[in-house]
Amino acid sequence: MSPSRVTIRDVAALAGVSHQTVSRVINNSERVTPSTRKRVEGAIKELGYRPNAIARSMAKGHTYTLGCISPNLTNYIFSSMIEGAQTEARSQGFFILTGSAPSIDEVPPLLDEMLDRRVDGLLVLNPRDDNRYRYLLPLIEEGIPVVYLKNSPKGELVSSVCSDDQGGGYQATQYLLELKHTSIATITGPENEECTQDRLVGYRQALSETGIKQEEILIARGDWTAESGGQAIQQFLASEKSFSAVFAQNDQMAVGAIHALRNVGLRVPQDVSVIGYDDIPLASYFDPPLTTVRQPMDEFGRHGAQLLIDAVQNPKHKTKQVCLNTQIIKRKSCAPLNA
Amino acid sequence: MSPSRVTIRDVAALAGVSHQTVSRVINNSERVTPSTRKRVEGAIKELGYRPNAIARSMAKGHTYTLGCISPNLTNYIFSSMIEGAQTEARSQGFFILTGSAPSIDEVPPLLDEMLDRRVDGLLVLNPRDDNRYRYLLPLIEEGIPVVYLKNSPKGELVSSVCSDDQGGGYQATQYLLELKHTSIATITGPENEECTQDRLVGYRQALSETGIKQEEILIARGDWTAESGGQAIQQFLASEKSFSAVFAQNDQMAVGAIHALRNVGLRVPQDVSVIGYDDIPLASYFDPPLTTVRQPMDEFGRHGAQLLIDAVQNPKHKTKQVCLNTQIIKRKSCAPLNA
DNA sequence: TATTGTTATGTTACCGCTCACATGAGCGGT
DNA sequence: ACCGCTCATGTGAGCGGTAACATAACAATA
Repeated sequence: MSPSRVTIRDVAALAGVSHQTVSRVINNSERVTPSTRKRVEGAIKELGYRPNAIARSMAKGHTYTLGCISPNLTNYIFSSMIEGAQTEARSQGFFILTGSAPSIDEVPPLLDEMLDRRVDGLLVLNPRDDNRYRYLLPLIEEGIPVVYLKNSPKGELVSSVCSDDQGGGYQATQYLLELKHTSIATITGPENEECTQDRLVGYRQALSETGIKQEEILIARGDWTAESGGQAIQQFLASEKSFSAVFAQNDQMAVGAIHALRNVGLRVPQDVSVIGYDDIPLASYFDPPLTTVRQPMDEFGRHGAQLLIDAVQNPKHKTKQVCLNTQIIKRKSCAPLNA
Repeated sequence: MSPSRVTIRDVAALAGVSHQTVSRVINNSERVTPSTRKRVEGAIKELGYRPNAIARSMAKGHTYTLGCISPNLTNYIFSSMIEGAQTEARSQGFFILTGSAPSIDEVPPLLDEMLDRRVDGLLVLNPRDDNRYRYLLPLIEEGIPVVYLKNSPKGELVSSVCSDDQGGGYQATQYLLELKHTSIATITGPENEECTQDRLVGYRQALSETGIKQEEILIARGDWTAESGGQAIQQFLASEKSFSAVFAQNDQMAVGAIHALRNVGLRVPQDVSVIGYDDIPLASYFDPPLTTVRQPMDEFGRHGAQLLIDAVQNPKHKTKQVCLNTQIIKRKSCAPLNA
């Protein structure tokens, strides 16, 4: 706490006013004469006074700090949400305390540490299942606002921002169908993630609308990594069922799938079309450039922070579920059947 | 501040002791009888008491919070440093307040906000030039510890963690030379970044040690983006000078370079070898899998946090410069000349 | 038994700010 | 000239901890 040991009272003494008047000046209260304001501002500058946010938090009872719990900080989908949230929060005078909890066991301690620090609200990225939700329930009851990012809870207890996963899954599959593919495999994320299920619903919906029989053997579960995408392909190949297109629920798995396909001599997109999900930064630099479904990650973060701040500042705020649209980005990894 | 309005004094009242005794219990002071400790702990549990870190900060004069200033949060090299720093910090009871400042003008306000919050120390990622350093100088004089990550300052005023960029540049170039390339182009980062210069020095050193004449025309400046890597290739191609290998100072530019090379019908690595830098997550999934120089990003973060915390806790701590080694990761984007 | 030391616990002030309320000056209406 | 109003400014308490010192109880020593 070295910087600026000078306090509001030092400023007051120099300006010849009470500490309260200084407080009014730094808080832009209108109840101050222009002349005294000038004087106080002069003293502030002269002493290099810097308001102490800790003391303010102490007195006001809230910290203008938001906690953000994320599985990790490095994955693009999370980091861009965090970046968006941070930007939005900061523009409104809030800061974000980030913490990563790779496994679900690490959530409670992280949560405790954040609560000890009296965060005003909590941003939870990708709540993976009801367990995570369970930890948060007591908080919600205590009245500390929580916003979910990228998944929405079953009930309406918390606000959330997510994208239309079902729509995205539908969009991807539909595109493949337009290209005349009829045998479409899909690689999902882990079972306990909501978006996995939703995208799968979209996939199924598109197939059944087109009257195509769904082959369960062409559905493989991955874990979002490129490796798991490759393994899924091997699984498909091992089954007797042939396929001409693959919808991977994220870009990493799509890339892994393409890699595995190549390894067995199949060309993408000539032999097999592959579509991903997310639109990660270098998506257009893979070979072939990846066709994918884009989610507006940073907007997730922005909206989420906004929602959370609203809730913090207005206790009787009602929870709200925001759903953002996805957009298909056509590049070169998908082609018409038998092109 | 909703969670737990119960204070140390409420606990004291219930346990029939003074608030100070409660304080002793939560701080694990040995000066407490086992029996009263039990009683106090019971009261804590019963009331659901949660220590207020804000009040503690207020009283103790430091916050156990570190500020982290980064150009952005999404780029892998930064996010992994942050993740590493966060993990290390948290294991020592510290939290990190992250802020992104894409342009240098955004540094001062961000810095101010962090100082208002009385961060105990500052982690600065990739300080880009002396301007950034200038903003920090007053703090350093005021005694608030600063650690640089990924670049080291000219003087010895602050601690820093960086990797051996000169060595990395040398390593990359040397590898290309071993493959019998003699005409090696290089794509650098922006001029005002220290690592750019250092890697270039390593490049030049390797060339001159082998007695190869350096062609200035084969040095292009990029801005770390894939696009700029592609532009650099066009620039090389436009010059009359031929080349059989390219050393790009990061993976994005390497990928962009490969893309551009392909577009003019050149094969990688058969016609041109390309080596990158960083080893980003999907490096092995590009086509061809990218040969690159790995930097241990998360260790940067870990060491940096460690260094900073040491400095915070020990004011007479001497600044230290840590330099981590790079490692060449051989994949398929480089091949012997005329292979 | 008186004296000193040790140890557990209590008391009080203070960290730097904001809040609620008190005060007093200035001014118009009667 | 008196009252009452408004508005700028001041006063004191309190947010929830910690630090420094005070105190009381008991054991050890002379």
